[in-house]
Amino acid sequence: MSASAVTPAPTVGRPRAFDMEKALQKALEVFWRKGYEGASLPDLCEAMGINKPSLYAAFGNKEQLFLKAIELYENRPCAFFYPALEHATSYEVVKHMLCGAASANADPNNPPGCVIVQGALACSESAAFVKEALIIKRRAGEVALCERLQKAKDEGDLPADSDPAALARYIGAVLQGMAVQATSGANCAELKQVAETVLSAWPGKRA
Amino acid sequence: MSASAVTPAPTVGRPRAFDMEKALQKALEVFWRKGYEGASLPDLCEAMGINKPSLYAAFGNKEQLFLKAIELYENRPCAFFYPALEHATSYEVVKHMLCGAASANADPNNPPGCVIVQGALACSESAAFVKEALIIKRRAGEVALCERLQKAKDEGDLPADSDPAALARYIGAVLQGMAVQATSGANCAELKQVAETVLSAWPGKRA
DNA sequence: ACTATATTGTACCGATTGGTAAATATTCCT
DNA sequence: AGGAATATTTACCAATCGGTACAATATAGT
Repeated sequence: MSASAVTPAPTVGRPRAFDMEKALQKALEVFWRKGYEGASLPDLCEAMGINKPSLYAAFGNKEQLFLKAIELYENRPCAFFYPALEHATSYEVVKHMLCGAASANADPNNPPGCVIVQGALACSESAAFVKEALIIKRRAGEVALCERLQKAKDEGDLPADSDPAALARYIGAVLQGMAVQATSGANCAELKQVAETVLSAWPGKRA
Repeated sequence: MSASAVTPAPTVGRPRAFDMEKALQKALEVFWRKGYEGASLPDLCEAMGINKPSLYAAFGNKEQLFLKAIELYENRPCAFFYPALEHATSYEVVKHMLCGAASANADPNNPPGCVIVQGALACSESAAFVKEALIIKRRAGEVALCERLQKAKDEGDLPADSDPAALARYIGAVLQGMAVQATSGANCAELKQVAETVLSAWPGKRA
């Protein structure tokens, strides 16, 4: 919601010896690669360079750490998604989403795929809350895209008989499928081919 | 490879008190819903109606049980995939794959999604072998589809400038995305809309 | 009835899980 | 200099993880 987003920043007491955002970044990488359940506390602590009590003092618990990491993910590696909605035509919107996803999912500097897809897809009951949180985030993206496509339809960009909800679900499925492809080893060029295949048949007007 | 597929069937000793295939079916459901790592031995034993020593005696260990369960999955719930390749046109092939996936992924009698997609997507090192096995299975499907689409291209069903490998990867991504959508709660009708969206733009000749 | 073979249930194993108590260390404020 | 407040380290906790030893039980063949 607000500015520094991570801590109220205490003015008294022993100062924190690590950078919370850098540590969160490291935690994100672990969750990204191993999923919520596959990431153990020792895994996280080692990557973050801190001990468990520091982790708990700073982030609450594993679940809250994950949710914070997802927040960071949405603001950094996945930052292409919502801005893509601002483009002038549905074709440009979808193009930026798919190409952004291709770059992000197969970025050699990050784990493959998308943590919002693979962070907690099939898991035990103890991860139910996290799983639900990711489902909600995926749906939110789809709803936002749907609204943008509805606008495109209203503007005559998309044909009058098109179904924005179905198109948004279709693009959502392709994006999620690209994440799975990336975890299977697909590289950026291969994912861009998928994007291009979708775009070549897109029913909206070209840029 | 061969007939009874599960055990050499002993002729002496105390007879097994449970049906191996039924137990495997139950194990599959647990792995399907919770993933390889999220499914605990007690989870599996309770669903299978047996104790741990029986499980280990009959199936080896958790990893081998999972692989056996996947085998069963490919022969039952996912049995639509390879037969779909036999249809006369690429359009029919893809149609049967996508519609079969829509039905299978959102079948109310089974867990949502596809165990080959979500069984071990992001997990710890201890599941690396299983994860790799699933990657190989996903790729095998994609390769088979690619070969079928190459044949379609050779036959003039698909245009001369089409790229069978890219199309197969695209369909693979959609199939995997449909599995993610199903685990997020999408029903069969919604998944069929995704299938229909793909089919309406398919570059091959109609049936 | 007896033996060989295989499955069963119980009870256990060491390792790892997420999480914490308590003591120590470092800072700011008076 | 002396609190007050916070962070750090070490050591620990109960619960659960995958896996197994062992004794009891059930069958087929002799």
